Amino acid sequence: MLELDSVIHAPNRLKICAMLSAISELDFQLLKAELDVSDSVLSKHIKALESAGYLIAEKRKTSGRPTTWLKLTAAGRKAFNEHVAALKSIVGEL
Amino acid sequence: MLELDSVIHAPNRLKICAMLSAISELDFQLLKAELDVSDSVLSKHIKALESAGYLIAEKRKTSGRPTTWLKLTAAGRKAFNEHVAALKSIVGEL
DNA sequence: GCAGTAACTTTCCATGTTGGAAAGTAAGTT
DNA sequence: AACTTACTTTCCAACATGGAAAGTTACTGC
Repeated sequence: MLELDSVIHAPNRLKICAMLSAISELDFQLLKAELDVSDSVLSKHIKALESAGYLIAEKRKTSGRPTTWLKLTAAGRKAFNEHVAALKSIVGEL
Repeated sequence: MLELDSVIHAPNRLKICAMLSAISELDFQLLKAELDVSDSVLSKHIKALESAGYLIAEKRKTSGRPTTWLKLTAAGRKAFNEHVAALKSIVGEL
């Protein structure tokens, strides 16, 4: 039985995972703009996903301001796919 | 832009809506067994969906114990379909 | 017809989540 | 050295969720 993953189910985290599932790597500012949330809120969602082992944040100090890049881990990708499968099993084909 | 409906998004209510979307009419006891929750919890979720105008509860006093039958309203069906569409737009084809 | 039980409903309470504001930190810019 | 950017953490307030227990209403049995 596929169960919904509460770490992923929260709307904003679902969106983060979906975007990272599609695009592989995104930075903090872009994600913040997409979700339209405050810095603190995004930071906490990222932390929640990191704590679950679903994503990794990497601070790159390329020229200019430091930027935090986010990407799903293999476990995060798997968890997201399973979550989507669980959604499918609940609502039928999406 | 299709938005997630927080009344429907909660796991147990998502399941209730999905079941009622597929089966049209189910009774309290069956739903309670399917969701594996307490009476009070199911009662409150039903109330939340009713308050949103998404479902109607009908108490039938056929022979034997009274049974509460639940079904989605037209608005509930629409909201559920839109919620599923929103999920699709977020995660891609389910 | 009165006790007992089934089928909820409501209240109480404890815990967890979510979100923004504000304060804090670290590093780059001027 | 002061300012700004890019977060992070702390502090709160509000709401969500869940079970237990108590309350209702209506059958059922005797």
